[in-house]
Amino acid sequence: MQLDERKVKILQAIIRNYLETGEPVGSRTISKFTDLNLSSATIRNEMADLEELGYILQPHTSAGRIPSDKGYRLYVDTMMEERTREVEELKEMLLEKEDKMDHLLKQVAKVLAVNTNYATMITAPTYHRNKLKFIQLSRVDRNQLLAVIVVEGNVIKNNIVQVTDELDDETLLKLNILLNTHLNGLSIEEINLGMISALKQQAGSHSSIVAEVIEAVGEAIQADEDLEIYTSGANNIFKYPELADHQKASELITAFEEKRMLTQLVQENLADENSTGIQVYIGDETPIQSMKDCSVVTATYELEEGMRGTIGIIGPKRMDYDKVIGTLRQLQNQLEELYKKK
Amino acid sequence: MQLDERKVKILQAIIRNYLETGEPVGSRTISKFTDLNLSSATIRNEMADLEELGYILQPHTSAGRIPSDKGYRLYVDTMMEERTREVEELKEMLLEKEDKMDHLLKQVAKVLAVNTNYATMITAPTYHRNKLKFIQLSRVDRNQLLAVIVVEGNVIKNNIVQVTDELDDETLLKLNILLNTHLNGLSIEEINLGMISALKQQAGSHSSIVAEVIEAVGEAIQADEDLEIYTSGANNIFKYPELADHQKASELITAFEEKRMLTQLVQENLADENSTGIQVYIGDETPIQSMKDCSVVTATYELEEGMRGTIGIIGPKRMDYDKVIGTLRQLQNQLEELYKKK
DNA sequence: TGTTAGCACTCCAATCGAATGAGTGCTAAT
DNA sequence: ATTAGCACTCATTCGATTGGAGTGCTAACA
Repeated sequence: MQLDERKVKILQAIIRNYLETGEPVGSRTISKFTDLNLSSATIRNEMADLEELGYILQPHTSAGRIPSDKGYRLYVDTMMEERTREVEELKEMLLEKEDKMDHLLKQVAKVLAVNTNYATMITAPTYHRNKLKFIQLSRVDRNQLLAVIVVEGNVIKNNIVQVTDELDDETLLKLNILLNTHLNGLSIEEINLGMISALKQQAGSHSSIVAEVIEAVGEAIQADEDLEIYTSGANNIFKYPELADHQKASELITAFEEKRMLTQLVQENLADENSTGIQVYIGDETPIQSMKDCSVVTATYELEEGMRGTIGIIGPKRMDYDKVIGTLRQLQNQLEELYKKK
Repeated sequence: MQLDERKVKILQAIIRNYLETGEPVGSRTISKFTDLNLSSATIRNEMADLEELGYILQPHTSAGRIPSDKGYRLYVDTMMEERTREVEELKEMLLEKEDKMDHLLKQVAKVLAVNTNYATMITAPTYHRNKLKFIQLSRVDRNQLLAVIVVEGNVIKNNIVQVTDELDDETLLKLNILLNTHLNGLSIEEINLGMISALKQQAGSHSSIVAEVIEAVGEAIQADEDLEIYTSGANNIFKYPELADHQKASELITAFEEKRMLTQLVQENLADENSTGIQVYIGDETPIQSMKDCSVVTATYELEEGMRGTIGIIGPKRMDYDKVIGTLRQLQNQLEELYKKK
């Protein structure tokens, strides 16, 4: 059996309707809902075919049909019109030029959640080929040094280093120069043991400080590991009865709290170099077990070559894919534009 | 009518039992549960009295009794034995000496949530009389300066300052000296407009940079405002049927996400100078509307004079007050000890 | 041959009533 | 003052009933 145009139209109608109501949709509804001018009986025949083809399924005999994951997949892949929508609120917010990245990201997550009524997440952009840009050692206390490490993309890390021996200003300056001249512009692969021991030797009696600083540098560059993830709108899952039962809700909320679990979503997307940057995971397709009753849409944004972050939306399978993808597209552009302006 | 000793014992038994089961408790249960050797009928009479006195109430006629807020209050205030428990896991974790405060706090929140099965929150310690300790301006890029601001308690803030005019190293050094000599050790009240304009004047053509740095300093010192709050175990609310219905769960989860709402809990506690640092809010006593069906226990910890943070536990009214308060006490000590060791 | 009307059938969801049982309040006896 | 006993209340549970939405199938029709 083939999937002719009429079947596609009917499938589309079923999905559209189901997205709105969340209830299984019957033949009579489709008969009236579409402009095909077919009786419910005909629709029934077609629906039987569609079920056989695996695009829809019945929760139980004598119930209406709901889309299967395969049905959603077809819908997302081929049937969605590209729409451009205004995301006015977002635009305005971004124009305010929040200068603190984390504030901005929290805001984005929140606005997105409020706008879409789904749960959202966003990660800070991270460099993939992180390079060290600048190191500064300063004395803040008699026996405390502050190491400030700046990597490309102006990601800043602070580290307090305890020192036993006192350092005069001159030595500190020397250490600073030593570290900066040797390490700046290097990526994590380029800082090897040989270089480290050479540096230590040059630092003489202060080699332990150098060691600590280098360790801190390593942590700073390898920032991907504990990638910050901001989430918002977790409570939105209560708006969709199919997700809101205790068991599922609890698991989902847990997944949101344990942000580490969300990294799975992110990693995959960031690795994928060539794509419009938008990924849709329907039901079982998602890598996160507790989200198998959800759909997840992720978008990668790229502020500059190699510096990427991810935005994600988690909602019920009957999510308004059209709107979500549109919104994410907008957002990608906004973020990228914002960055250029700065 | 008076609250004699027997009534208190019965009330205590009712509460204990209710804490365990979460179900209304009847006279027969108490009759067997306690060592008073009274028949259920007698208990019934006493319970009627207790109800009249407002310590317990019936969800409906012919149901058992549950404690009222007033009953819990009496229990917490007078009837709880002080117990000391081991919190081994916590201890071990703290001994590992996490050097990043925010990591540590996240961990504490999490361990506490896992241990108690309630939702938890913790705020970073903040100075109340914040003083500037150290400023460092460094050039990271042709037209970008990095301002690192350290306030007492080693809270570090970074700020990127855009500059149009280029600065040579010497000027930068002068600016650093200028800022440090004039501002170090000052609190926010002490940095007034007069001082600012004097500084600007001394900075000459670079007055705009000074202005930006000072603004950043202001933000850094006034950190209380956007007080970081870490939460964990929000999913625990699903473990208590009385909190897990859609409406309430949704509101609670929202409150946890919107951490701003939680600050209400914190502020009050931090302000209160004299107390063991532990506060119990039962039901309507809490300042947060959406938690009116919960109890909240907060503890203040103090790392050094004036530098305080808050730990909080949010659970059902039938929370195990005894254990929770014990655990929080332990934790206060651990945190304070940890700090001294460093 | 594709479409449609009609009908029997299925099954969920809601409704109702009876039975159950935990728990109470009250009274009378101890 | 305490207790046994009894009538009463009310949430909960269970089964039976019903209504209705929706299907599948068949026969008629264009």
